[in-house]
Amino acid sequence: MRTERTLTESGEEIAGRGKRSVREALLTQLVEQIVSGELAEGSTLPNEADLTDRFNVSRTSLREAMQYLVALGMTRSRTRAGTIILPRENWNYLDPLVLDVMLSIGGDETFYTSLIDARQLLEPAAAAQAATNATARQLSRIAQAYEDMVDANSRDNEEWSRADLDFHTAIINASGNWVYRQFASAIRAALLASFRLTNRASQSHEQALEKHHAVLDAIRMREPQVARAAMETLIGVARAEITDALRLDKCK
Amino acid sequence: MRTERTLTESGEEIAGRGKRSVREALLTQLVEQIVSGELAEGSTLPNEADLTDRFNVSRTSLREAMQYLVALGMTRSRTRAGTIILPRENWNYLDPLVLDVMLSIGGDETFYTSLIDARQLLEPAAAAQAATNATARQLSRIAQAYEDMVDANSRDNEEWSRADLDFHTAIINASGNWVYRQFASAIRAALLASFRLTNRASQSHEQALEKHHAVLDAIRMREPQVARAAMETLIGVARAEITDALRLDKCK
DNA sequence: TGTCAATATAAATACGATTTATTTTCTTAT
DNA sequence: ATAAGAAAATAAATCGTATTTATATTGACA
Repeated sequence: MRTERTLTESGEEIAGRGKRSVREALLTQLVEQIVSGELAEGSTLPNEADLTDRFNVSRTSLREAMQYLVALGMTRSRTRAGTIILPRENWNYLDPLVLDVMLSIGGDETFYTSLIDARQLLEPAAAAQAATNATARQLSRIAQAYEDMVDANSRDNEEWSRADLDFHTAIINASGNWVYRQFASAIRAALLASFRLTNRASQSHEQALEKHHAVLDAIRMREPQVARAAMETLIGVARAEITDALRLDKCK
Repeated sequence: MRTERTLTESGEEIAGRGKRSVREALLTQLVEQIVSGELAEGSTLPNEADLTDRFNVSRTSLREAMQYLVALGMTRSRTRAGTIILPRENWNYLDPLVLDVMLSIGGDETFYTSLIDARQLLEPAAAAQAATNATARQLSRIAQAYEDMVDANSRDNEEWSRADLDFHTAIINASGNWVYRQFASAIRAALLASFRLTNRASQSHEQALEKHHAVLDAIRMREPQVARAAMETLIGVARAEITDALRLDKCK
Protein backbone atom coordinates (compact mmCIF):
# COMPACT_ATOMS: atom_id res chain seq x y z
CA MET A 1 0.00 0.00 0.00
CA ARG A 2 1.48 3.32 -1.07
CA THR A 3 2.21 5.94 1.49
CA GLU A 4 3.09 8.83 -0.78
CA ARG A 5 1.17 10.80 -3.31
CA THR A 6 0.38 8.82 -6.36
CA LEU A 7 0.33 10.02 -9.92
CA THR A 8 -1.56 7.99 -12.43
CA GLU A 9 -0.47 7.55 -16.00
CA SER A 10 -2.59 10.41 -17.16
CA GLY A 11 -1.32 12.65 -14.42
CA GLU A 12 -4.43 12.31 -12.35
CA GLU A 13 -3.61 12.47 -8.74
CA ILE A 14 -5.07 10.13 -6.18
CA ALA A 15 -4.67 11.74 -2.82
CA GLY A 16 -2.39 10.09 -0.35
CA ARG A 17 -3.49 8.60 2.89
CA GLY A 18 -3.16 11.78 4.83
CA LYS A 19 -6.06 13.35 3.09
CA ARG A 20 -8.62 11.10 1.52
CA SER A 21 -9.23 7.43 1.07
CA VAL A 22 -8.35 5.95 -2.29
CA ARG A 23 -11.94 5.10 -2.92
CA GLU A 24 -13.30 8.54 -2.08
CA ALA A 25 -10.70 10.36 -4.12
CA LEU A 26 -11.39 8.11 -7.09
CA LEU A 27 -15.13 8.57 -6.75
CA THR A 28 -14.79 12.33 -6.65
CA GLN A 29 -12.68 12.27 -9.80
CA LEU A 30 -15.10 10.07 -11.63
CA VAL A 31 -18.03 12.28 -10.64
CA GLU A 32 -16.10 15.37 -11.76
CA GLN A 33 -15.32 13.83 -15.11
CA ILE A 34 -18.91 12.79 -15.61
CA VAL A 35 -20.47 16.08 -14.53
CA SER A 36 -18.00 18.10 -16.59
CA GLY A 37 -18.81 16.03 -19.67
CA GLU A 38 -15.27 14.73 -20.03
CA LEU A 39 -16.88 11.32 -19.66
CA ALA A 40 -19.84 11.98 -21.88
CA GLU A 41 -23.43 10.86 -21.32
CA GLY A 42 -24.12 7.79 -23.40
CA SER A 43 -20.46 6.88 -23.68
CA THR A 44 -18.90 3.64 -22.51
CA LEU A 45 -16.22 3.73 -19.86
CA PRO A 46 -12.94 1.92 -20.47
CA ASN A 47 -12.95 -1.56 -19.00
CA GLU A 48 -11.98 -2.29 -15.40
CA ALA A 49 -8.45 -3.31 -16.25
CA ASP A 50 -7.83 -0.08 -18.13
CA LEU A 51 -9.37 2.02 -15.39
CA THR A 52 -7.27 0.40 -12.67
CA ASP A 53 -4.18 1.23 -14.75
CA ARG A 54 -5.29 4.75 -15.52
CA PHE A 55 -6.13 5.66 -11.94
CA ASN A 56 -3.54 3.36 -10.41
CA VAL A 57 -5.92 1.73 -7.94
CA SER A 58 -6.90 -1.84 -7.31
CA ARG A 59 -9.87 -3.46 -8.91
CA THR A 60 -11.72 -3.60 -5.60
CA SER A 61 -11.42 0.12 -4.94
CA LEU A 62 -12.59 0.80 -8.46
CA ARG A 63 -15.57 -1.52 -8.14
CA GLU A 64 -16.61 -0.02 -4.84
CA ALA A 65 -16.46 3.47 -6.28
CA MET A 66 -18.46 2.25 -9.24
CA GLN A 67 -21.21 1.00 -6.94
CA TYR A 68 -21.54 4.47 -5.54
CA LEU A 69 -21.86 5.79 -9.08
CA VAL A 70 -24.58 3.24 -9.79
CA ALA A 71 -26.42 4.45 -6.70
CA LEU A 72 -26.11 8.01 -8.03
CA GLY A 73 -27.87 6.89 -11.18
CA MET A 74 -24.85 7.90 -13.21
CA THR A 75 -23.76 4.56 -14.64
CA ARG A 76 -25.04 1.13 -15.53
CA SER A 77 -22.92 -1.97 -15.98
CA ARG A 78 -23.50 -5.04 -18.08
CA THR A 79 -21.22 -7.98 -18.67
CA ARG A 80 -19.65 -7.84 -22.08
CA ALA A 81 -21.10 -4.45 -22.97
CA GLY A 82 -19.24 -2.58 -20.26
CA THR A 83 -20.27 0.40 -18.18
CA ILE A 84 -22.16 3.30 -19.74
CA ILE A 85 -22.80 6.82 -18.50
CA LEU A 86 -26.52 7.38 -18.15
CA PRO A 87 -28.37 10.57 -19.21
CA ARG A 88 -28.43 13.47 -16.77
CA GLU A 89 -32.11 12.94 -16.09
CA ASN A 90 -31.15 9.81 -14.18
CA TRP A 91 -28.60 11.37 -11.90
CA ASN A 92 -29.22 12.06 -8.23
CA TYR A 93 -28.39 15.72 -8.39
CA LEU A 94 -29.40 16.19 -4.75
CA ASP A 95 -26.49 14.07 -3.53
CA PRO A 96 -24.08 16.31 -1.61
CA LEU A 97 -21.07 15.07 -3.57
CA VAL A 98 -22.73 15.74 -6.90
CA LEU A 99 -23.85 19.17 -5.80
CA ASP A 100 -20.37 19.99 -4.54
CA VAL A 101 -18.91 19.06 -7.89
CA MET A 102 -21.53 21.11 -9.72
CA LEU A 103 -20.67 24.10 -7.57
CA SER A 104 -16.95 23.75 -7.99
CA ILE A 105 -17.35 23.49 -11.75
CA GLY A 106 -19.73 26.43 -11.74
CA GLY A 107 -23.11 25.63 -13.19
CA ASP A 108 -24.70 27.46 -16.07
CA GLU A 109 -27.44 29.97 -15.52
CA THR A 110 -30.25 27.44 -15.51
CA PHE A 111 -28.54 25.58 -12.70
CA TYR A 112 -28.90 28.59 -10.44
CA THR A 113 -32.32 29.67 -11.61
CA SER A 114 -33.68 26.14 -11.17
CA LEU A 115 -32.33 26.17 -7.66
CA ILE A 116 -33.83 29.50 -6.70
CA ASP A 117 -37.15 28.63 -8.37
CA ALA A 118 -37.33 25.44 -6.39
CA ARG A 119 -36.41 27.25 -3.23
CA GLN A 120 -39.13 29.80 -3.81
CA LEU A 121 -41.59 26.97 -4.24
CA LEU A 122 -40.57 24.60 -1.49
CA GLU A 123 -39.39 26.67 1.41
CA PRO A 124 -42.57 28.74 1.90
CA ALA A 125 -44.57 25.52 1.80
CA ALA A 126 -42.21 23.95 4.32
CA ALA A 127 -42.47 26.99 6.59
CA ALA A 128 -46.25 26.80 6.48
CA GLN A 129 -46.19 23.14 7.40
CA ALA A 130 -43.66 23.75 10.12
CA ALA A 131 -46.05 26.31 11.62
CA THR A 132 -48.63 23.54 11.78
CA ASN A 133 -46.51 20.50 12.57
CA ALA A 134 -43.37 21.47 14.42
CA THR A 135 -42.72 19.72 17.71
CA ALA A 136 -41.33 21.70 20.64
CA ARG A 137 -37.93 20.20 20.00
CA GLN A 138 -38.01 21.19 16.37
CA LEU A 139 -39.11 24.71 17.30
CA SER A 140 -36.24 25.12 19.64
CA ARG A 141 -33.89 23.93 16.94
CA ILE A 142 -35.09 26.69 14.64
CA ALA A 143 -34.82 29.23 17.43
CA GLN A 144 -31.32 28.09 18.27
CA ALA A 145 -30.21 28.56 14.68
CA TYR A 146 -31.65 32.07 14.74
CA GLU A 147 -29.77 32.82 17.97
CA ASP A 148 -26.58 31.53 16.37
CA MET A 149 -27.14 33.96 13.53
CA VAL A 150 -27.57 36.78 16.02
CA ASP A 151 -24.39 35.74 17.80
CA ALA A 152 -22.42 35.59 14.57
CA ASN A 153 -23.69 38.95 13.47
CA SER A 154 -20.90 41.01 11.85
CA ARG A 155 -18.24 38.84 13.46
CA ASP A 156 -17.86 35.74 11.48
CA ASN A 157 -19.12 35.04 7.98
CA GLU A 158 -18.47 31.36 8.24
CA GLU A 159 -20.41 31.02 11.47
CA TRP A 160 -23.19 33.13 10.03
CA SER A 161 -23.44 30.88 6.98
CA ARG A 162 -23.56 27.76 9.08
CA ALA A 163 -26.31 29.19 11.26
CA ASP A 164 -28.24 30.40 8.22
CA LEU A 165 -28.14 26.93 6.73
CA ASP A 166 -29.14 25.40 10.06
CA PHE A 167 -32.13 27.73 10.20
CA HIS A 168 -33.41 26.69 6.81
CA THR A 169 -32.63 23.04 7.35
CA ALA A 170 -34.41 23.02 10.70
CA ILE A 171 -37.52 24.45 9.10
CA ILE A 172 -37.64 21.97 6.32
CA ASN A 173 -37.18 19.17 8.86
CA ALA A 174 -39.92 20.64 11.03
CA SER A 175 -42.33 20.55 8.09
CA GLY A 176 -42.65 16.84 8.76
CA ASN A 177 -42.78 16.15 5.05
CA TRP A 178 -40.19 13.58 4.02
CA VAL A 179 -40.30 14.67 0.39
CA TYR A 180 -39.49 18.30 1.22
CA ARG A 181 -36.69 17.07 3.44
CA GLN A 182 -34.89 15.61 0.43
CA PHE A 183 -34.40 19.16 -0.69
CA ALA A 184 -32.17 20.08 2.26
CA SER A 185 -28.92 19.43 0.39
CA ALA A 186 -30.09 21.75 -2.37
CA ILE A 187 -30.58 24.55 0.16
CA ARG A 188 -26.98 24.16 1.25
CA ALA A 189 -25.90 24.33 -2.38
CA ALA A 190 -28.02 27.42 -2.91
CA LEU A 191 -26.47 29.24 0.02
CA LEU A 192 -22.96 28.32 -1.08
CA ALA A 193 -23.75 29.35 -4.63
CA SER A 194 -25.06 32.68 -3.47
CA PHE A 195 -21.91 33.28 -1.50
CA ARG A 196 -19.71 32.44 -4.44
CA LEU A 197 -21.63 34.40 -7.02
CA THR A 198 -21.99 37.50 -4.92
CA ASN A 199 -18.67 37.20 -3.10
CA ARG A 200 -20.28 37.97 0.18
CA ALA A 201 -22.80 36.53 2.55
CA SER A 202 -26.39 36.80 1.44
CA GLN A 203 -28.12 39.99 2.44
CA SER A 204 -27.03 42.57 4.92
CA HIS A 205 -27.09 41.00 8.30
CA GLU A 206 -29.54 43.39 9.90
CA GLN A 207 -32.11 43.08 7.17
CA ALA A 208 -31.61 39.36 7.07
CA LEU A 209 -32.10 38.99 10.81
CA GLU A 210 -35.34 40.91 10.59
CA LYS A 211 -36.67 38.64 7.90
CA HIS A 212 -35.52 35.46 9.59
CA HIS A 213 -37.11 36.63 12.78
CA ALA A 214 -40.41 37.17 11.03
CA VAL A 215 -40.32 33.56 9.81
CA LEU A 216 -39.40 32.22 13.23
CA ASP A 217 -42.16 34.20 14.94
CA ALA A 218 -44.83 33.09 12.52
CA ILE A 219 -43.85 29.46 13.04
CA ARG A 220 -43.81 29.94 16.80
CA MET A 221 -47.23 31.55 16.71
CA ARG A 222 -48.54 28.67 14.62
CA GLU A 223 -49.59 30.94 11.76
CA PRO A 224 -48.98 28.99 8.54
CA GLN A 225 -49.98 31.65 6.05
CA VAL A 226 -47.89 34.29 7.79
CA ALA A 227 -44.94 31.89 7.86
CA ARG A 228 -45.42 31.20 4.18
CA ALA A 229 -45.47 34.88 3.28
CA ALA A 230 -42.48 35.67 5.47
CA MET A 231 -40.44 32.94 3.82
CA GLU A 232 -41.49 34.12 0.39
CA THR A 233 -40.15 37.55 1.24
CA LEU A 234 -36.90 36.09 2.53
CA ILE A 235 -36.33 33.96 -0.55
CA GLY A 236 -37.41 36.82 -2.79
CA VAL A 237 -34.40 38.79 -1.64
CA ALA A 238 -32.13 35.82 -2.22
CA ARG A 239 -33.57 35.55 -5.71
CA ALA A 240 -32.90 39.18 -6.48
CA GLU A 241 -29.30 38.81 -5.41
CA ILE A 242 -28.71 35.79 -7.57
CA THR A 243 -30.41 37.44 -10.51
CA ASP A 244 -28.21 40.52 -10.13
CA ALA A 245 -25.08 38.45 -9.81
CA LEU A 246 -25.93 36.43 -12.89
CA ARG A 247 -26.61 39.61 -14.83
CA LEU A 248 -23.23 40.99 -13.84
CA ASP A 249 -21.64 37.73 -14.83
CA LYS A 250 -23.13 38.12 -18.27
CA CYS A 251 -21.62 41.55 -18.72
CA LYS A 252 -18.10 40.24 -18.21
CA MET B 1 -19.69 -19.74 -7.41
CA ARG B 2 -22.95 -21.36 -6.30
CA THR B 3 -25.58 -22.22 -8.80
CA GLU B 4 -28.43 -23.12 -6.48
CA ARG B 5 -30.54 -21.18 -4.05
CA THR B 6 -28.65 -20.29 -0.96
CA LEU B 7 -29.94 -20.16 2.57
CA THR B 8 -28.00 -18.18 5.08
CA GLU B 9 -27.66 -19.21 8.69
CA SER B 10 -30.57 -17.09 9.75
CA GLY B 11 -32.68 -18.48 6.95
CA GLU B 12 -32.34 -15.40 4.87
CA GLU B 13 -32.40 -16.30 1.26
CA ILE B 14 -30.02 -14.89 -1.26
CA ALA B 15 -31.54 -15.38 -4.65
CA GLY B 16 -29.80 -17.71 -7.02
CA ARG B 17 -28.20 -16.66 -10.24
CA GLY B 18 -31.31 -17.06 -12.30
CA LYS B 19 -33.03 -14.15 -10.65
CA ARG B 20 -30.88 -11.54 -9.08
CA SER B 21 -27.24 -10.89 -8.58
CA VAL B 22 -25.82 -11.69 -5.16
CA ARG B 23 -25.01 -8.06 -4.58
CA GLU B 24 -28.43 -6.77 -5.54
CA ALA B 25 -30.29 -9.32 -3.48
CA LEU B 26 -28.11 -8.54 -0.50
CA LEU B 27 -28.58 -4.82 -0.95
CA THR B 28 -32.34 -5.19 -1.12
CA GLN B 29 -32.35 -7.19 2.08
CA LEU B 30 -30.20 -4.70 3.89
CA VAL B 31 -32.40 -1.82 2.76
CA GLU B 32 -35.50 -3.72 3.85
CA GLN B 33 -34.05 -4.41 7.27
CA ILE B 34 -33.04 -0.79 7.69
CA VAL B 35 -36.31 0.72 6.48
CA SER B 36 -38.37 -1.70 8.55
CA GLY B 37 -36.40 -0.81 11.66
CA GLU B 38 -35.08 -4.32 12.17
CA LEU B 39 -31.68 -2.70 11.82
CA ALA B 40 -32.42 0.31 13.94
CA GLU B 41 -31.29 3.89 13.31
CA GLY B 42 -28.28 4.65 15.45
CA SER B 43 -27.38 0.99 15.85
CA THR B 44 -24.09 -0.59 14.79
CA LEU B 45 -24.06 -3.33 12.21
CA PRO B 46 -22.18 -6.54 12.91
CA ASN B 47 -18.67 -6.49 11.48
CA GLU B 48 -17.85 -7.58 7.93
CA ALA B 49 -16.79 -11.08 8.93
CA ASP B 50 -20.06 -11.67 10.80
CA LEU B 51 -22.14 -10.25 7.97
CA THR B 52 -20.46 -12.44 5.35
CA ASP B 53 -21.31 -15.44 7.54
CA ARG B 54 -24.84 -14.33 8.23
CA PHE B 55 -25.73 -13.63 4.60
CA ASN B 56 -23.39 -16.27 3.22
CA VAL B 57 -21.79 -13.95 0.67
CA SER B 58 -18.22 -13.02 0.02
CA ARG B 59 -16.56 -9.98 1.41
CA THR B 60 -16.48 -8.42 -2.02
CA SER B 61 -20.22 -8.60 -2.54
CA LEU B 62 -20.84 -7.26 0.94
CA ARG B 63 -18.48 -4.33 0.52
CA GLU B 64 -19.99 -3.39 -2.82
CA ALA B 65 -23.48 -3.48 -1.38
CA MET B 66 -22.29 -1.41 1.54
CA GLN B 67 -21.02 1.29 -0.79
CA TYR B 68 -24.45 1.58 -2.27
CA LEU B 69 -25.87 1.98 1.23
CA VAL B 70 -23.36 4.73 1.92
CA ALA B 71 -24.49 6.47 -1.24
CA LEU B 72 -28.08 6.20 0.02
CA GLY B 73 -27.06 8.05 3.13
CA MET B 74 -28.12 5.09 5.22
CA THR B 75 -24.82 4.06 6.77
CA ARG B 76 -21.45 5.41 7.75
CA SER B 77 -18.35 3.34 8.36
CA ARG B 78 -15.48 4.05 10.65
CA THR B 79 -12.48 1.93 11.44
CA ARG B 80 -12.67 0.39 14.88
CA ALA B 81 -16.17 1.69 15.59
CA GLY B 82 -17.85 -0.22 12.78
CA THR B 83 -20.75 0.72 10.55
CA ILE B 84 -23.71 2.61 11.95
CA ILE B 85 -27.19 3.18 10.60
CA LEU B 86 -27.76 6.90 10.13
CA PRO B 87 -30.97 8.77 11.04
CA ARG B 88 -33.79 8.76 8.54
CA GLU B 89 -33.23 12.43 7.78
CA ASN B 90 -30.05 11.41 5.96
CA TRP B 91 -31.54 8.79 3.71
CA ASN B 92 -32.13 9.31 0.01
CA TYR B 93 -35.80 8.47 0.11
CA LEU B 94 -36.15 9.37 -3.56
CA ASP B 95 -34.01 6.42 -4.64
CA PRO B 96 -36.20 3.96 -6.54
CA LEU B 97 -35.00 1.01 -4.47
CA VAL B 98 -35.76 2.77 -1.20
CA LEU B 99 -39.17 3.85 -2.42
CA ASP B 100 -39.96 0.33 -3.60
CA VAL B 101 -39.11 -1.03 -0.19
CA MET B 102 -41.22 1.66 1.51
CA LEU B 103 -44.13 0.73 -0.72
CA SER B 104 -43.81 -2.97 -0.18
CA ILE B 105 -43.64 -2.49 3.57
CA GLY B 106 -46.58 -0.14 3.42
CA GLY B 107 -45.82 3.28 4.82
CA ASP B 108 -47.73 4.95 7.61
CA GLU B 109 -50.22 7.69 6.90
CA THR B 110 -47.69 10.50 6.87
CA PHE B 111 -45.75 8.70 4.17
CA TYR B 112 -48.69 9.00 1.82
CA THR B 113 -49.80 12.45 2.86
CA SER B 114 -46.28 13.80 2.46
CA LEU B 115 -46.24 12.36 -1.00
CA ILE B 116 -49.52 13.86 -2.07
CA ASP B 117 -48.70 17.22 -0.45
CA ALA B 118 -45.44 17.35 -2.36
CA ARG B 119 -47.19 16.38 -5.54
CA GLN B 120 -49.77 19.08 -5.08
CA LEU B 121 -46.97 21.58 -4.66
CA LEU B 122 -44.56 20.47 -7.34
CA GLU B 123 -46.57 19.27 -10.26
CA PRO B 124 -48.62 22.43 -10.85
CA ALA B 125 -45.41 24.45 -10.74
CA ALA B 126 -43.78 22.04 -13.16
CA ALA B 127 -46.77 22.22 -15.51
CA ALA B 128 -46.60 26.01 -15.50
CA GLN B 129 -42.92 25.94 -16.31
CA ALA B 130 -43.46 23.33 -18.98
CA ALA B 131 -45.99 25.67 -20.60
CA THR B 132 -43.24 28.27 -20.77
CA ASN B 133 -40.16 26.14 -21.44
CA ALA B 134 -41.08 22.93 -23.22
CA THR B 135 -39.26 22.20 -26.46
CA ALA B 136 -41.17 20.73 -29.39
CA ARG B 137 -39.66 17.36 -28.63
CA GLN B 138 -40.75 17.51 -25.02
CA LEU B 139 -44.22 18.59 -26.05
CA SER B 140 -44.58 15.65 -28.34
CA ARG B 141 -43.44 13.39 -25.55
CA ILE B 142 -46.24 14.63 -23.32
CA ALA B 143 -48.72 14.28 -26.17
CA GLN B 144 -47.55 10.75 -26.90
CA ALA B 145 -48.10 9.75 -23.29
CA TYR B 146 -51.60 11.17 -23.47
CA GLU B 147 -52.29 9.19 -26.66
CA ASP B 148 -51.00 6.06 -24.96
CA MET B 149 -53.50 6.69 -22.17
CA VAL B 150 -56.26 7.04 -24.74
CA ASP B 151 -55.17 3.81 -26.42
CA ALA B 152 -55.07 1.95 -23.13
CA ASN B 153 -58.47 3.22 -22.14
CA SER B 154 -60.53 0.47 -20.48
CA ARG B 155 -58.34 -2.22 -21.98
CA ASP B 156 -55.30 -2.55 -19.95
CA ASN B 157 -54.69 -1.19 -16.48
CA GLU B 158 -50.99 -1.83 -16.62
CA GLU B 159 -50.59 0.03 -19.88
CA TRP B 160 -52.73 2.85 -18.57
CA SER B 161 -50.57 3.17 -15.48
CA ARG B 162 -47.39 3.23 -17.50
CA ALA B 163 -48.78 5.93 -19.78
CA ASP B 164 -50.07 7.94 -16.81
CA LEU B 165 -46.63 7.89 -15.25
CA ASP B 166 -45.05 8.80 -18.57
CA PHE B 167 -47.37 11.79 -18.84
CA HIS B 168 -46.41 13.16 -15.47
CA THR B 169 -42.75 12.37 -15.92
CA ALA B 170 -42.68 14.06 -19.31
CA ILE B 171 -44.15 17.21 -17.80
CA ILE B 172 -41.71 17.40 -14.97
CA ASN B 173 -38.88 16.88 -17.44
CA ALA B 174 -40.31 19.58 -19.71
CA SER B 175 -40.30 22.06 -16.83
CA GLY B 176 -36.56 22.35 -17.41
CA ASN B 177 -35.97 22.58 -13.69
CA TRP B 178 -33.42 20.02 -12.54
CA VAL B 179 -34.63 20.18 -8.95
CA TYR B 180 -38.20 19.33 -9.86
CA ARG B 181 -36.91 16.48 -11.97
CA GLN B 182 -35.45 14.81 -8.90
CA PHE B 183 -38.98 14.21 -7.72
CA ALA B 184 -39.91 12.03 -10.67
CA SER B 185 -39.33 8.85 -8.67
CA ALA B 186 -41.67 10.16 -6.00
CA ILE B 187 -44.40 10.57 -8.60
CA ARG B 188 -43.95 6.97 -9.63
CA ALA B 189 -44.22 5.92 -6.01
CA ALA B 190 -47.33 8.03 -5.59
CA LEU B 191 -49.04 6.41 -8.55
CA LEU B 192 -48.14 2.93 -7.38
CA ALA B 193 -49.27 3.76 -3.88
CA SER B 194 -52.56 5.03 -5.14
CA PHE B 195 -53.11 1.84 -7.07
CA ARG B 196 -52.34 -0.31 -4.07
CA LEU B 197 -54.39 1.64 -1.58
CA THR B 198 -57.41 1.96 -3.78
CA ASN B 199 -57.05 -1.41 -5.51
CA ARG B 200 -57.72 0.14 -8.83
CA ALA B 201 -56.24 2.62 -11.21
CA SER B 202 -56.56 6.23 -10.18
CA GLN B 203 -59.76 7.91 -11.26
CA SER B 204 -62.27 6.75 -13.77
CA HIS B 205 -60.66 6.77 -17.12
CA GLU B 206 -63.02 9.14 -18.83
CA GLN B 207 -62.78 11.78 -16.16
CA ALA B 208 -59.06 11.30 -15.97
CA LEU B 209 -58.60 11.67 -19.71
CA GLU B 210 -60.52 14.93 -19.62
CA LYS B 211 -58.32 16.34 -16.91
CA HIS B 212 -55.11 15.15 -18.51
CA HIS B 213 -56.21 16.65 -21.76
CA ALA B 214 -56.82 19.99 -20.11
CA VAL B 215 -53.25 19.95 -18.81
CA LEU B 216 -51.82 18.96 -22.18
CA ASP B 217 -53.76 21.65 -23.98
CA ALA B 218 -52.73 24.40 -21.62
CA ILE B 219 -49.10 23.42 -22.03
CA ARG B 220 -49.48 23.29 -25.80
CA MET B 221 -51.12 26.68 -25.84
CA ARG B 222 -48.30 28.06 -23.74
CA GLU B 223 -50.61 29.19 -20.95
CA PRO B 224 -48.73 28.66 -17.68
CA GLN B 225 -51.46 29.70 -15.29
CA VAL B 226 -54.05 27.55 -17.00
CA ALA B 227 -51.64 24.62 -16.95
CA ARG B 228 -51.03 25.20 -13.27
CA ALA B 229 -54.73 25.26 -12.44
CA ALA B 230 -55.46 22.21 -14.57
CA MET B 231 -52.76 20.23 -12.83
CA GLU B 232 -54.01 21.35 -9.43
CA THR B 233 -57.41 19.97 -10.32
CA LEU B 234 -55.92 16.70 -11.50
CA ILE B 235 -53.85 16.21 -8.36
CA GLY B 236 -56.75 17.34 -6.21
CA VAL B 237 -58.68 14.29 -7.35
CA ALA B 238 -55.71 12.05 -6.66
CA ARG B 239 -55.54 13.55 -3.18
CA ALA B 240 -59.18 12.89 -2.50
CA GLU B 241 -58.76 9.27 -3.47
CA ILE B 242 -55.80 8.74 -1.22
CA THR B 243 -57.55 10.48 1.65
CA ASP B 244 -60.58 8.25 1.23
CA ALA B 245 -58.48 5.13 1.02
CA LEU B 246 -56.58 6.06 4.15
CA ARG B 247 -59.78 6.76 5.99
CA LEU B 248 -61.13 3.36 5.01
CA ASP B 249 -57.89 1.81 6.13
CA LYS B 250 -58.39 3.34 9.55
CA CYS B 251 -61.80 1.79 9.94
CA LYS B 252 -60.47 -1.72 9.53
C1' DT C 1 -31.72 -18.52 -36.67
C1' DG C 2 -28.67 -20.98 -33.73
C1' DT C 3 -24.13 -21.74 -31.88
C1' DC C 4 -19.89 -20.50 -30.08
C1' DA C 5 -16.10 -17.68 -28.73
C1' DA C 6 -14.70 -13.54 -26.81
C1' DT C 7 -15.33 -9.78 -23.78
C1' DA C 8 -16.37 -7.68 -19.67
C1' DT C 9 -18.41 -7.75 -15.28
C1' DA C 10 -19.48 -10.49 -11.05
C1' DA C 11 -17.87 -12.98 -7.28
C1' DA C 12 -14.83 -15.42 -4.19
C1' DT C 13 -10.71 -15.87 -1.44
C1' DA C 14 -6.49 -14.66 0.86
C1' DC C 15 -3.44 -11.48 2.76
C1' DG C 16 -1.68 -7.28 4.51
C1' DA C 17 -2.10 -2.16 5.72
C1' DT C 18 -4.18 1.60 7.93
C1' DT C 19 -7.21 4.12 10.77
C1' DT C 20 -9.14 5.21 14.85
C1' DA C 21 -11.93 4.15 19.05
C1' DT C 22 -11.26 2.33 23.40
C1' DT C 23 -8.61 1.09 27.23
C1' DT C 24 -4.78 1.53 30.14
C1' DT C 25 -1.22 4.00 32.27
C1' DC C 26 0.92 8.01 33.82
C1' DT C 27 1.03 12.69 35.56
C1' DT C 28 -0.66 16.51 37.99
C1' DA C 29 -3.57 18.97 41.15
C1' DT C 30 -6.20 19.09 45.29
C1' DA D 1 -4.74 9.44 48.92
C1' DT D 2 -7.85 10.41 45.36
C1' DA D 3 -9.67 12.35 41.24
C1' DA D 4 -9.20 14.31 36.81
C1' DG D 5 -6.93 14.96 32.63
C1' DA D 6 -3.50 13.73 29.20
C1' DA D 7 -0.76 10.55 26.72
C1' DA D 8 0.37 6.11 25.10
C1' DA D 9 -0.76 1.51 23.87
C1' DT D 10 -3.83 -1.81 22.23
C1' DA D 11 -7.26 -3.82 19.70
C1' DA D 12 -11.07 -3.75 16.61
C1' DA D 13 -12.72 -2.84 12.34
C1' DT D 14 -12.43 -1.03 7.92
C1' DC D 15 -9.60 -0.24 3.83
C1' DG D 16 -6.87 -1.86 0.07
C1' DT D 17 -4.37 -5.16 -2.99
C1' DA D 18 -3.90 -9.26 -5.68
C1' DT D 19 -5.36 -13.34 -7.93
C1' DT D 20 -8.43 -16.67 -9.69
C1' DT D 21 -12.80 -18.47 -11.16
C1' DA D 22 -17.64 -17.90 -12.57
C1' DT D 23 -21.21 -15.82 -15.17
C1' DA D 24 -23.65 -12.92 -18.39
C1' DT D 25 -23.89 -11.00 -22.67
C1' DT D 26 -22.71 -9.53 -27.30
C1' DG D 27 -21.06 -10.14 -31.83
C1' DA D 28 -19.49 -13.04 -35.49
C1' DC D 29 -20.15 -16.82 -38.30
C1' DA D 30 -22.29 -20.82 -40.43
